[in-house]
Amino acid sequence: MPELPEVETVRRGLLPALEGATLVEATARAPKLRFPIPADFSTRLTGNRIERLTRRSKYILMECTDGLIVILHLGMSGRVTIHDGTNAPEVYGKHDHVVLRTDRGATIIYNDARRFGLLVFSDRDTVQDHPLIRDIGPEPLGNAFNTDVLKAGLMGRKSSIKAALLDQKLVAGLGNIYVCEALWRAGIHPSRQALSLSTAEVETLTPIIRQVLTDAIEAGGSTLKDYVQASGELGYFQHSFRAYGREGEACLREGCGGTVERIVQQGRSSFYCGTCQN
DNA sequence: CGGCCAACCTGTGCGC
DNA sequence: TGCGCACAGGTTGGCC
Repeated sequence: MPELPEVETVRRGLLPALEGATLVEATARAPKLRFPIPADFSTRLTGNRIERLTRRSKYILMECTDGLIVILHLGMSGRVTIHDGTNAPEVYGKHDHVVLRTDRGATIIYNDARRFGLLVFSDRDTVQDHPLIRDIGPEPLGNAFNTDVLKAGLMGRKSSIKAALLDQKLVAGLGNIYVCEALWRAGIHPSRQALSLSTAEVETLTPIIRQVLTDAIEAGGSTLKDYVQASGELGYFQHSFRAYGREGEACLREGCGGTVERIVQQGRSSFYCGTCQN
């Protein structure tokens, strides 16, 4: 479910509760998500202080005082809720898999019905070489992502542009929704062969990818409440998509008049306008 | 190696 | 109300 903007919104929502806080409890209520939860999960984290909360692609990294780094991924259905001392649930939900409590009185719950998410340990000296992290491409909002890099990444690719942009080695953090949205904004058909994009099209697409993600992060940020006072679910926000999920509806591009269509590529839905995306 | 699909899981919504 | 099916925003192992 969550792509880069949702993960970033979760991270920002957790910041006031977790950064600089010491964990007074860490409980794994399920033996495994996508991978087994470390056997020493509780002992390694209890009493540990979270120095920094960062993000790499769709991964949230909790960097602890002793060098431990907790790598968290939300998979398709991972959800994070944050509660203050007054409203922490008395009964856990069926899929509440991980519970953290801080010395500031906050309770953080990770819930993941499908368990495609993951929580594993790494450490500050080797996290860059961690198998989950090391092959990820440039952050789309960072300087390392630009027209030249994207152009080079698409060069020689016989797959569709849709598949190419979903490849986390090419660029980090894009998922099904934001690839559809970026291609719609750029007026590029998702079935186009990646290698067929002209330099001009790549120059159009590159800033659009950044803008689509930036807009979504902004939309997410506006939903973040003051979680010192309130509590709730982080990272899921009402966001109006221009193409995604709009099969059969009118294209929203000014003056287009086309209709949004759905096709399946590599087993995943692509939404696009048959008229203005070529 | 590139590209594609099935598999990992559970929940939800829809047609009958 | 129940049943069966399609589908869901991610990732990867295995196969051609």
